[in-house]
Amino acid sequence: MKRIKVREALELEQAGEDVLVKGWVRTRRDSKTFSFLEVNDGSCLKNLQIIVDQGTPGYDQIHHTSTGASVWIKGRVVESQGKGQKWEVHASEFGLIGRADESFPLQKKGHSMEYLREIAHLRPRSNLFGAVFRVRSRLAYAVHNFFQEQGFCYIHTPIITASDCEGAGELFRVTTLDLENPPRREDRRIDETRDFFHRAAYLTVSGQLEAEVFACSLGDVYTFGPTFRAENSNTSRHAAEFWMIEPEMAFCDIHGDMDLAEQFVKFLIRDTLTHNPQDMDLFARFVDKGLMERLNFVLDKPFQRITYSDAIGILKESDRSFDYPVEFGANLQSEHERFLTEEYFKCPVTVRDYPESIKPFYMRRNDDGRTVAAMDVLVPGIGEIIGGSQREERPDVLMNNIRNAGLPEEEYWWYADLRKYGTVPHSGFGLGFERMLMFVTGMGNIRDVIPFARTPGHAGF
RNA sequence: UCCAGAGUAGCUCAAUGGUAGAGCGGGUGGCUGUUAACCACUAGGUUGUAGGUUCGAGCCCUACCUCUGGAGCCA
Repeated sequence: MKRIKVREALELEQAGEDVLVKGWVRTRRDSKTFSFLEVNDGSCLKNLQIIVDQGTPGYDQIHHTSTGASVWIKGRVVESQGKGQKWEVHASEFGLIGRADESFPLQKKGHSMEYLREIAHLRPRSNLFGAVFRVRSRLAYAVHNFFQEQGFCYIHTPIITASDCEGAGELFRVTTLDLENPPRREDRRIDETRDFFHRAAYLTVSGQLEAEVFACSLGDVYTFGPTFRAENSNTSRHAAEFWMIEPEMAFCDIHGDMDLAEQFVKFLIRDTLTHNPQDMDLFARFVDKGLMERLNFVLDKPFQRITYSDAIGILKESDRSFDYPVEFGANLQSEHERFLTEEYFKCPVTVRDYPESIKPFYMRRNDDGRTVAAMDVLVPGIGEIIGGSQREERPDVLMNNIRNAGLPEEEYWWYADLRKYGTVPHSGFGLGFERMLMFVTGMGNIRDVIPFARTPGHAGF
């Protein structure tokens, strides 16, 4: 007999099929002469109800079959006599595979997110986390679909890098040196030339510079992989290890970049709603009551596009008082971004043309001489979800920027070569995968959309 | 890292400075085509840690630890 997944069983067109089901027991309810089992195998949110009659082969094990136990059932799919489900399985044979004793920590009633984090190895067996990680999987698939269907090439940029990119953010050091007794030079400093790579190496913070290399050869490319930040950030939106999506397009300016970002966000939302309706319904009912309204709003409305100068003007003219000053040249703070997207426009907002002084060296300088072609997409509830720019393609301007930023010119020789030989206007952006997942599911903490989250002090699972 | 709040039974939470409780979960028994089942009984505690104030501290004070929310950094 062929095994059938719970999802397939529930989607059967008609009753009468003999099936083999395997999964974990969510709950057992006993009657005098039979028992109800709710079995879930992770294939979907819903459970399959199983009826095991007294006298069915294996029934003697039913009293040891508690919440959390693994089981198999052979039986026939029949129409349910009770309310709440269309089909159920009437068992002809029952088997207990692995017991779960009374210490099994997942109860049928609600647990706090904090408690569930402490049992990260068991929380995917809960309704909520099962849904989160099914949606995470689908969203990752949708990322590839979106780019592949538009002819983008997937580039695997290195996870270990030697340069610290733009000097932004703390990096994790990668080394095979003996930390107890590292080799030292004459001046007592650690001799990095005797490390594995014969130089200092780190975990990547971004694949952008490498992606630019391939954009300037394959045209349209994207990266999708893990990135690392050793920042001591203790917030619901930061993790030390997270996944980032970075498209990079040759012959594309800041406007094409903004178009792609908007299309991309809408595609991901639409795809998730289409393919995971049950899971999304769970989020809408139990996680975030306003979720569907907000997602549909993002789908329906064009993103508001404004310049940084416009944003400063709007913030200054508003009668709201902010904790941080609003002035040209200052970064937009969380409170400013939230005001723009949640209160003023009430939709996603793309802000562009930021002051040169607050953006990194690789962004293209605008003709006004004081702003760069940078753009951030701000969404309600999360804030900045996408950051991107048109890259500086003029060799003289780029080298000037590198020098002004105090960066080691020689480290960027290959990056500069892209401008030396057949330079082209090109643009790209970065999207934090987990931030997008939070926006799509309504989950409020990044720790709860990562299977095993890495944050300061936490790498236990 | 900074600011604020919180740590009490396995879980979620109560408890004027005066005998630590409930619901859920667990165990036992009962009932029922049940569905976060129901009914009865039952076990379960060094109140985060270490000091201090007090006749007396879960409650007040100090330090530390942990978690949460917000901020900074950012994606």
